[in-house]
Amino acid sequence: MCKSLSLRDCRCAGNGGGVFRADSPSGMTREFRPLASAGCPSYKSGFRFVLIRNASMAKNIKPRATDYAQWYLDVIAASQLADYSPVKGCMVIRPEGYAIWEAIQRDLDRRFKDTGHVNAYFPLLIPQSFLTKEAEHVEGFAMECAIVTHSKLQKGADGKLVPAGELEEPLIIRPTSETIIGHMYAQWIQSYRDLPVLINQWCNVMRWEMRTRLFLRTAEFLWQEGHTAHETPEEAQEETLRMLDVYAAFAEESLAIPVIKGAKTDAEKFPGAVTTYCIEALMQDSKALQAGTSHNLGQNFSKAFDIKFLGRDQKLQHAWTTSWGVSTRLIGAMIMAHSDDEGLIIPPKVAPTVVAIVPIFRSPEEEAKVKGFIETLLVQLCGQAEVDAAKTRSARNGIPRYFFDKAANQQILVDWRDARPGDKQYHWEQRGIPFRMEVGPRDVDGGALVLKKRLDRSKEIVQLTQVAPDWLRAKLDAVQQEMLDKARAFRDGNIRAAASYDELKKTLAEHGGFVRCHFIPNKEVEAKIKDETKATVRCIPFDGQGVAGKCIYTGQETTTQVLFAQAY
RNA sequence: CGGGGCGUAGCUCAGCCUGGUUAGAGCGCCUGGUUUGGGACCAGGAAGUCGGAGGUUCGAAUCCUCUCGCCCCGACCA
Repeated sequence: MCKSLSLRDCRCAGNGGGVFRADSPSGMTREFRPLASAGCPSYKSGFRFVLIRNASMAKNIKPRATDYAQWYLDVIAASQLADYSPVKGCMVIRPEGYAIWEAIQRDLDRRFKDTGHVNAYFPLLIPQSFLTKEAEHVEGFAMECAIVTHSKLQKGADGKLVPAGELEEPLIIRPTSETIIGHMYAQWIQSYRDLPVLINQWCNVMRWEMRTRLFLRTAEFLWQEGHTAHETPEEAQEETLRMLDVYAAFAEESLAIPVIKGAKTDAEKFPGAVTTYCIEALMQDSKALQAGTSHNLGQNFSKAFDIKFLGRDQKLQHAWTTSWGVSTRLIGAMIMAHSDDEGLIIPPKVAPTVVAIVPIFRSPEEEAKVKGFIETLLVQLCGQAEVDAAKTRSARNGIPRYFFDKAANQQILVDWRDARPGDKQYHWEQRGIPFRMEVGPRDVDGGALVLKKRLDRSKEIVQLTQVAPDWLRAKLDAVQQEMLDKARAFRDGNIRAAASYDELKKTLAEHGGFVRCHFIPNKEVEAKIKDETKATVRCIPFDGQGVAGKCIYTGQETTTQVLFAQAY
């Protein structure tokens, strides 16, 4: 294939190792190398290139290099994770996206139970007065609360419905539940024998954000919030850090997103917390994303809500509380950490579908042949009982699905739709399914199948005799590990040191990513730096403290090192 | 909330400047046929209160006013 063309019609996006990437007007990115010898009839300008490969064949996804923000939205649209709602700032989480949230919930909930927590549910509506009890808390959330002021609609003079039945006290829709939970804990906790209280809730919250972005920042979002009360400050601190560790382990093991654990500066901490800890992740565009937070609330909320208990010393004292949460934002993190120009890539541990089987046949005879082979394949992977059970299930979109792991809700599907195999390949590739299996007459004859790996788009021929649950599990685990390694290498390659403020500015401007430096946290200084660089202190990382150095801003001696980055 | 851009079929958009039959195209969707190992082709078909409201006009997708929404940038934030 000697396709040569003029780059006149393309915008050259970069050049590395003699390979040119170009964005064509149709939004497709292609890679070219210069053509050495002339003689092609379509010669137009002084340059000619040979098409090496289409770096992006995705018709409906803008390449990351062209427009990262649009790429993110295109990936969500193409993989049908979410859709816009008629209400500004809200999103509809579609089945494909919700299944990922369910996988996150299932995994995290197990980890919460393993650390002794129980689930409960507190209501959506909170008396407005509750919010005002903790001074910093009001200040932090007052600006983004949705308020319920009326209890009904009535027909007005012009026949149109108008709000009526004004409430005596307005209710706010929870932006978080510290206040109402504090109120309840005050009633439930009387004695040190009632402690610790270790409750979590899975729910929705609402923060009336100015600017929203699917998954990353929506007005309403789903999350979990853990709220605990303890007898001593040491226990509370231990709990705060324990849950931060749970989040970090979850992010790395299940989402394959390496994170940096650390503390927030006072400027960045949760309104009402004594100390906020966080896990920070790095996205492919070199911007940081806070993926989870854990707060030591000290006695701030127990004093505001009067959570008192009679201690072992017979004295009445305030409890020590914590709270911690992660949200559907994690899905945004997952997308931005792993996906590519072809579309979504889901880490196997949270993938609702782990394999998509694409049958290939021309005639009814070939179809029967391929069908029999696929059934054998499915029996080997999912068991005879599951294959039989699947026959009695309704198949969504006419696509039968088989449980590979029922407890983890992981399925294998067979795409029998009346479409061309190529279409099906792109279809499942865009949706980030970890593996695809291609089964055609040639494969059946050879007792094999073609296994295609989403992560690197590689393919290999696998003998049917090799195929077994453990084999697939090992394949999935290997991909999971590879994704984590890849993300970690990217993250590590994007942590740079700066010894001066000028160096910080330069590094942020040239590379983005995390910049580590000695710094004495200070609200005014941080605001100024943010103003000048758009970067904030993401955290005071646990690793690497205690080494003396000079604060990049004030020049004063300090042993505190922080990570700066532009963030979502 | 400030600045910029955009709202016409499910999606991407043309038409608007200069108002005038029945509002178009590509993709997608449906039907039939030929096809099928990385995005097929032919034929036929369904689909739009031109974001909404008001105004100007004999007549508005087109001009004017207001309004709503989306995207990008800033301030705010998990």
